[in-house]
Amino acid sequence: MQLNNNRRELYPTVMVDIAIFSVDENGLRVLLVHRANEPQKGLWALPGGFLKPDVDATLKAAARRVLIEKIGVDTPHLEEVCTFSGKDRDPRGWSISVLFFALLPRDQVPALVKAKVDAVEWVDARNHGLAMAFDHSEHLSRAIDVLKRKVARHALPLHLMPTNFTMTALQRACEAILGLTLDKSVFRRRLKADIEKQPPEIPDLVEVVGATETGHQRPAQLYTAREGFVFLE
Amino acid sequence: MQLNNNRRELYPTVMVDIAIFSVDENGLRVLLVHRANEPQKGLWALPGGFLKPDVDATLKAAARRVLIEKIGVDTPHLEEVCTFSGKDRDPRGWSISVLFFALLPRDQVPALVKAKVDAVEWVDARNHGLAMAFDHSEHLSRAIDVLKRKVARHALPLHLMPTNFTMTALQRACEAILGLTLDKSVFRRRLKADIEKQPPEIPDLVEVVGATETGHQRPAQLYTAREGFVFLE
DNA sequence: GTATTTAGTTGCATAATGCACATATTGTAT
DNA sequence: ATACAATATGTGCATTATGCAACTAAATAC
Repeated sequence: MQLNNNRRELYPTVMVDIAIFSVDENGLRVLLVHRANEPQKGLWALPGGFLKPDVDATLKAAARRVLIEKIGVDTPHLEEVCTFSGKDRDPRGWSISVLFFALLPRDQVPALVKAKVDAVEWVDARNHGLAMAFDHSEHLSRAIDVLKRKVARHALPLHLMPTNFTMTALQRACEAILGLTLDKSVFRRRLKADIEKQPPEIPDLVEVVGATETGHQRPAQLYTAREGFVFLE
Repeated sequence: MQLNNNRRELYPTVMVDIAIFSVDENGLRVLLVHRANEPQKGLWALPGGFLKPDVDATLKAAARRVLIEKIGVDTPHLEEVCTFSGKDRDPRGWSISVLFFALLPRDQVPALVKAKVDAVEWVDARNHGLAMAFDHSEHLSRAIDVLKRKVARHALPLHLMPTNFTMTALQRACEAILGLTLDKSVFRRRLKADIEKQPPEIPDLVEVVGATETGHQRPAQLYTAREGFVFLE
């Protein structure tokens, strides 16, 4: 036990936490899990788990494994936000949490919710009224910040869109992330300019045959993310 | 020994590395240390050290301690860049390195160099021809990237400036970080606009009495960073 | 048909940018 | 003293980007 204490003092526990974002008609959503066990039982937390160096190639791989194991989803995009560390942030002792954010396309959300309906919940990312465990409230703020900054820098959140989407839908997604409304014409002009300016090695968007059949108004042109695109910067 | 092996597999070593930047007449500089011991003996590395949970309050505190202990400098600004992790990046086994960058005012550089002259070296951050240890070459690139992005977003690198500096010197510092030349009038117009726009709670710059006495041409107005300013965003 | 709703484009006043040029203040050469 | 070199600092202006509003287009509802 003495050795155990030493170990605790010399090697902090290392965990990964993930803010999984999606956008729906209610705006920017994030997935929270209800903690069934101590510590912080009954509070809401970002999904997370401990690093397993024997199975994880990297911290990001650990985050991906945790998402698959605990939530049952393999997200297309996973990105590091920052770390949180110290001896008081988790009651179990000195710990490091490496925070990632993930983007989940809207059309993959419903299946996910059904799979683990009593343990996880999609909530408004900025205005859920839930009590959060550990320092996860700050985790969430920082994750939103990083996501916002990327979108503000013209990095389009294509990973949040279903395979086919309209310009308006893409604009709504950006607006949900930025927390403000954008001008229609400015949004499209900028997008057009960005596409034209980019050398061929930077993939972006491509037009699609069909038009929306939602039907109650003029149909919109559908777009799809070009194969192999990345959420730049 | 069996237990030791288990320990190694369950608890990665955690270290912090710091890219300390400064700007001089040769552009953006970074401090490298020459490794006197294995592993990677003889190669150049960013200064770094192991996390000591028993003495470090956080990872950032660990970085600050390492800087003071190994380099003998307490930098005014220290900021997390990202993590590097995996079992192959360090020959000693599964490890996590948390990278920080630090900004050191130009007028504090000479003393620092004298103090540890045979172990450390200020080199061109982008174009030193040195062989680097571990994955520190990538560390350096990522640190420069983050610094660049902040400066591009109008975050002025005041922490790199001596207490009194001219507009031209500040512009040169930004140029060195961005790796391009800026237009004189645009730089000043933007700065002026930024200062005027900012509400009083965001500190920025303030004018100073004197003018440069370097003398061989028209003297320039001196500025100084306002008390308690922060490198925003 | 008309009204309504959303898609997509165009026009224009204002603001920001990039670049050239102009003026200011020092030291130095003649 | 005068001219000149060097750097600081500011102005003018053509071009471009932005914010806002108006316009046209294509569907459904009645």
